Amino acid sequence: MENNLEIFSHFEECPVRKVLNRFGDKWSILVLMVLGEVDNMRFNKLHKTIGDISQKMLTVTLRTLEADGLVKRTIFPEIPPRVEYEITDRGRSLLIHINKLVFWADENMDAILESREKFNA
Amino acid sequence: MENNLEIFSHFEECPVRKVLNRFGDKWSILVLMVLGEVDNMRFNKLHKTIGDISQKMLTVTLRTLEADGLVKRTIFPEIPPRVEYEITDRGRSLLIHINKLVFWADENMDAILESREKFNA
DNA sequence: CTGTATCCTGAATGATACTG
DNA sequence: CAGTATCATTCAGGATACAG
Repeated sequence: MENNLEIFSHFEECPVRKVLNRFGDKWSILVLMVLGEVDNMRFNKLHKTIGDISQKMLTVTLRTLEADGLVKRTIFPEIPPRVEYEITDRGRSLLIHINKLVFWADENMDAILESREKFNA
Repeated sequence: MENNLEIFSHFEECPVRKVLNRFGDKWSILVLMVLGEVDNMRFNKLHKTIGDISQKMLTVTLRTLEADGLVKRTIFPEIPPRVEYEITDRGRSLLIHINKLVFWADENMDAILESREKFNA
């Protein structure tokens, strides 16, 4: 039962760390979830929907999601420019698991907060 | 379809952000996963298993997990002291979803990396 | 409108020394 | 062994200005 423990210490290969490193940032999951709620969304709408993300981080986050094939970016060569983002199938397949995690959190956050207060009392 | 979008901008209440804030740190999930692989584990064993976590962060992470009721801490009043950590049922219920996420990552990381290289080429 | 380019800050984390 | 206390560091992210 203990033999597979060493994978956790292999910083480069450890799959857990890969996920955490990739999606543990502040905005990736949130952006993905917003895009999961709509057919597509323009840059500015995303910006306003999330509210407190900076323009820079929205760009960075979207670029990374696009690079990873989780989001598709479509430029319409108009003036002023229009750019639409939509989640890909791969993105949706990830979102399924994310949603379950969020659902779990919804169900358990109250109990967790209660535990925490008791602990700090 | 677009009416529920505003929850994402409600920084305080947004469930997604709560999860991300709580578990988006560097070590919580990893520690939980290690404890999910064993019946229980002592502090030093955890330290060695993970390898590159500092003593301080291991303590902080374990305390937070304990406060949230995801990990149970048992002190054996011996000399030298022995402290054992074990995952709780609540912790396990979370771990189920984490594991699915990691499984997804295992299945998709290659494709993601391939996408990323194409994108950066 | 959809970005880029800089500079800058703070919070999370690490390093180190010390202790019951 | 299992921590705590301090100080140092880093880098993700924000603010701002500018541009096609």
